[in-house]
Amino acid sequence: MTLTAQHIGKMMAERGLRSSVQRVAVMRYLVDHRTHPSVDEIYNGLRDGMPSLALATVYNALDALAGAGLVRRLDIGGDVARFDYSEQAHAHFVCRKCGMVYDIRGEMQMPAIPAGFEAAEIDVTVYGLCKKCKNK
Amino acid sequence: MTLTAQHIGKMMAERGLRSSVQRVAVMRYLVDHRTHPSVDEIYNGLRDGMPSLALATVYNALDALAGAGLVRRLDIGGDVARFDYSEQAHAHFVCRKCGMVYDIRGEMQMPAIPAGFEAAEIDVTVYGLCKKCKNK
DNA sequence: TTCTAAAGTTGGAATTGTTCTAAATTTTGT
DNA sequence: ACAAAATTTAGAACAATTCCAACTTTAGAA
Repeated sequence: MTLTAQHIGKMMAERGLRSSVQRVAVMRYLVDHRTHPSVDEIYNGLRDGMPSLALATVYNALDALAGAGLVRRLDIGGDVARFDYSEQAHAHFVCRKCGMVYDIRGEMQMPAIPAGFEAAEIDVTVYGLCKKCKNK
Repeated sequence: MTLTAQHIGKMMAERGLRSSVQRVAVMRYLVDHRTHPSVDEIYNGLRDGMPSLALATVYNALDALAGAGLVRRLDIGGDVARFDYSEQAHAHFVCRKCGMVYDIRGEMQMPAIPAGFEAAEIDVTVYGLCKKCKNK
């Protein structure tokens, strides 16, 4: 399910985000790779087609995209940030052995927020052993 | 609600964890400070009474305690790890403005885990604006 | 289309939280 | 009290991320 550069550019414009070749490339990488890639994976994945791409640009693009709500930063521990594009909200399952991150779809309820607080986003992460690692 | 060194030592022994002056001090710090402190806060908080304490020791102690399940590492983004001692499970609310971490108690439903997977732990974090920051 | 100001990109250096290492110390079981 | 194993120390090393200044691109106006 690849989106065109135009479509992605439009998504950015709607959120008040400037477009650039690099930002579109990063966004498209996340749309096409639903594997919760790290910054380095994105960077290396894009370098083939964009040899002059700077690592700092990937960081900048991800900051901008995450700030605009087009992309999600996953804080699942480990030493690198992972990113996620997804239309619908979902939880994550992180395998403690292989580090793989799986999507868990299905509804989940927001816990009760204290009065006067304003919730913007929720993160649900389950840690454990994935099927593959358990069978060993 | 301070626990004695003996009590803490016993908790560690029950989990097969060796006791040491430093580990007990770190554990006690977390029991006494339910503010989700960072490694640096713990380190500086303990240095008064233990001038020779090494930063690496705080990291080691926290690793050991977290590994034994006596303490929790919070992956709530930001650039530092935060730690949490708590008898009962609870979610967290992280303020995007001031960075403060609040506990959210009350039941919440576990998302459905795929068949064959084994869940060990769940993290629920809500991001937004806390009461203080909202009123400004 | 051309121009201009504002914003984004580059590449490398700087920063900083965390981990590593080897020697000294402490702990546990005998 | 003894010996073996584990922990602590202090500082160096490491690696993910951020910063910086010069250069390039973008969006919008003329």
